[in-house]
Amino acid sequence: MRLAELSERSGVSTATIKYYLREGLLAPGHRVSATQADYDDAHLRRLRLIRALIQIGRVPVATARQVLAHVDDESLGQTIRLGAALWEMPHEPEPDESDPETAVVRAEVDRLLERLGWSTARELGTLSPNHRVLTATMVRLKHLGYPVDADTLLPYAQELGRLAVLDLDRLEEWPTPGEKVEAAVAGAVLFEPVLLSLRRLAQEEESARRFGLE
Amino acid sequence: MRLAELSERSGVSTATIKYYLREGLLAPGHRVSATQADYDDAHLRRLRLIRALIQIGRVPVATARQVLAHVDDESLGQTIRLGAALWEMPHEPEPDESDPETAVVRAEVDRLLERLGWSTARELGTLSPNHRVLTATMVRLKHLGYPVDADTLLPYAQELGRLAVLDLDRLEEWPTPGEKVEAAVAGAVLFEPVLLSLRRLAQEEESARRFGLE
DNA sequence: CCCTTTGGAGAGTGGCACTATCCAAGCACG
DNA sequence: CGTGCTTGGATAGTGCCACTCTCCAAAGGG
Repeated sequence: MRLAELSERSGVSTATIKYYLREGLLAPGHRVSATQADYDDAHLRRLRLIRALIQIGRVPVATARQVLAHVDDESLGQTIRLGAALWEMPHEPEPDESDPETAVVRAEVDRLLERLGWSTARELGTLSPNHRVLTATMVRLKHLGYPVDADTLLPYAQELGRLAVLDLDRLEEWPTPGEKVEAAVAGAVLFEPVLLSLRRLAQEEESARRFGLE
Repeated sequence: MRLAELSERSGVSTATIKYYLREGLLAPGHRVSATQADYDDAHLRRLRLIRALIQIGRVPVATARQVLAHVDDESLGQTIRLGAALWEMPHEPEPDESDPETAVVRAEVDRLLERLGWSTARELGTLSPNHRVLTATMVRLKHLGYPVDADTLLPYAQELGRLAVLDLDRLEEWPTPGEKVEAAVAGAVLFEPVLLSLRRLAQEEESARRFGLE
């Protein structure tokens, strides 16, 4: 299909598609002549993933490019490839090492991981952006006056551990590694809003049970 | 304290504080003379909440103003006040009613709520932004080629229901309604990243268990 | 053959959180 | 009693970034 058709089928304007091509988010079409290129379903699919990343995941274009590069990198092992793609994902709050609270909170996080028995997470430590984001956010909460400790987080983490099992089960349904990675990225971006919505719905339900609707 | 001190203690520039004053996010200080105003700890606390909303929660300034207005509105009942504040929170993807998939997905959501026995959520229906966001996001996922049905979500929702109980328990620790609402808003903005980080850590752990680190 | 479409490239737009500049009116220090 | 600084307040401007407009030469194609 040609650019115009790709645009029509994806609902993305040709100007924007050209922009993504320029930014290296989308592979160029197969050149058919000096002024013509051909796009296929893979382009359409990738385009939708790009939109999901940028519009829903609010991932900056530059970051999206890195994520997608990992998605396409077939030289990586399964777990690394998956992790590498996800680790590029938004992890804005970086811990402020000059803040004395950071060390305190970091110790609290490690204590939590120990009690959970999450040995991998402890081995990876601050290598994992997730570990750093968790620490940084807890520091922020503390400064805001809402300290969170390992005791509080433990039951949450245990619940989320159960969720992770479901996540990985779902991921394993995809046959090829490429599809697995893509599904993981899409899941990180699109499934998280689903979870947060469900959580808020659950909160509404629980709140109504306790206080009634008034 | 004066504007300069408020700025210094909060780490927010005076220019930005003036901007928040102008936008009505922050109540004006107590005027002490034509060119002097006094700020107290309440201002400092509110300022931190504003920063959390805008910087971490990425809540647009206009939305933050509405959220904070509800936080301050003491005429509302407890649950409504809490809900009203949270319902103003980011709920970007609105369902595209012209899309035939929307109706299909909406039915799927209702089926899910029925099986969960969440009667409040069903009664509120699309009145709740959370219901609409859930629907809209599921439509997006479907278009991306990752359909999610009630069967898949059911176990997730049940886990999140358990999380909601923990959430409400935590909330009840705050003595006054005002603090409860503020804690709820702060929790929505700051606790969600904590949960998502924990979920990703849990995924790393589970992934490593299944595939090893390579 | 001529009007439309194509891919490509650079400059421009719009939204939005923030910020630099001004200004007049105190305050503070010599 | 100045005089230089600071204050709160208003206005216009900045920077960022995703996107879009405009223009171009070279095909298509009816």
